Amino acid sequence: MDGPVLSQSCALSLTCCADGGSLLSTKAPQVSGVRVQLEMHALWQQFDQLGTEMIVTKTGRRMFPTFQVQISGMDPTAEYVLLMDFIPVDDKRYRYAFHSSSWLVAGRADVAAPSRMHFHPDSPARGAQWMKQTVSFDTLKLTNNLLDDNGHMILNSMHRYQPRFHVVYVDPAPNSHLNAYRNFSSFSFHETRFMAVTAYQNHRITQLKIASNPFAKGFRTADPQDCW
Amino acid sequence: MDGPVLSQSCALSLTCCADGGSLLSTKAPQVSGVRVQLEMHALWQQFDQLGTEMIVTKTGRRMFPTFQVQISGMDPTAEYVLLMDFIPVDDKRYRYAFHSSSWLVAGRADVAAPSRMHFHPDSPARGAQWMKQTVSFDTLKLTNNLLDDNGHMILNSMHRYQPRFHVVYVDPAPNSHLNAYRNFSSFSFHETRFMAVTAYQNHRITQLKIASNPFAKGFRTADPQDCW
DNA sequence: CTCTTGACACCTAGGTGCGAACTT
DNA sequence: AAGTTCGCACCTAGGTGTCAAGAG
Repeated sequence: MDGPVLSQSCALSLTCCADGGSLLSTKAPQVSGVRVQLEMHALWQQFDQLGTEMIVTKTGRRMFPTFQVQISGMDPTAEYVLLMDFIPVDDKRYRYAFHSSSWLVAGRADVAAPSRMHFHPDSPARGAQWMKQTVSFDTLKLTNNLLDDNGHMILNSMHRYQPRFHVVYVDPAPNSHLNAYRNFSSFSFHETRFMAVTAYQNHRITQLKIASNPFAKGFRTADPQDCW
Repeated sequence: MDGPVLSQSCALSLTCCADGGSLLSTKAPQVSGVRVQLEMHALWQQFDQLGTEMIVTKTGRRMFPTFQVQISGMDPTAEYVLLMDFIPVDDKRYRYAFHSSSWLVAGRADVAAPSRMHFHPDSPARGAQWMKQTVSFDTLKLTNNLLDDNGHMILNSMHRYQPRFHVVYVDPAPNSHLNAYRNFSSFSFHETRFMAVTAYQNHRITQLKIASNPFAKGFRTADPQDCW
């Protein structure tokens, strides 16, 4: 497991567990009480049940659904940096079997793509600012270009990833780097896992994207099957 | 006169004069050396020669040309807030005489609109960040709605205004507010003055807007008179 | 009469999946 | 055969001046 696993209904209690128990005392008070709730979790779960796929392109592609969270429990006056990264779910490469409509292991993972952090563009900001409205990572883009210099997140196609969200308290104290491990808290939502692809494999994923992403409205039909 | 008057070719030397002479020593070193250069000054001057008009609407309208500046002389590591405001050029209300194609005084100014400051959305940021590229106020909007709650700049139609630009050093020292007057520097560019209007009065202004604003391309003709 | 408002056609800017062409 | 790339039509989102209608 890569960090705490959260699901829709119990997100708050489980994020609590991330720093809970005997470990609580090792975290700074500015982050120990932070709670994070995933927005659009119903949509995320709908995708997750089919096996979420995210397109990666050379120039960079947005995620859909967008990763958005509601935050509580920050120190309103303290300064925080918010960021995301993506970690491989396993060390496997996959391929899609159309005849059985399922993903099969196709060998060991390719060499790992350069690991990057995506800082939320409003960083740094005070807790009060982050908490007063949904925090959206809608400008984050995924690419399969190993040489990307636009600051996009580099992923290997046909590999599975788990998005991670990090809350970092900007400690004004001198030598605060010595306590760096105390000043951040990380959150993972199981239903946001996805397969990186250059073209959609599962036709039902395509249909759900078309049905739910406003920018794909041009591909919608009057067919009531839209909702599938 | 409302602050230093700057024109195209001597912007640097004249902004220098803003804090120049015996007053120089009264400003904090973080702002005393700041220099500001107006971008697109050739276009601004073209408008100014005709008598610039800016549309104000209930929902808010962007300025065109956009107010953009190139900054130098900041302390790269110091933190600054950048902001704009608009001050009445005089206490007069105007009307446009179509037969003579000129603006006439139409009495005393209306009651002053609520005076607001527009903070550049990237504020606060370090000097190095502000200086490394053009600072643009393209999201700033003008409105004639006295009850506006979208944070737009409220102006009276048929009144003349002078945009002002302020550089404020964020002084980390305790009780820095006691020295607040030392920590900012203001800049006015004469060629950015304009008349606020709800509809364009001078037809040549309309034509120059159509010719130079990309969003008005739909109104361009193949006529070579475009450049007038 | 002067001035303001709002619906409108026409743009810019950029996010979609499609499907043919390309690569391996 | 499997996977990637790219131009495209079709959208969202929102910035233009126009013009007819409205307000005072």
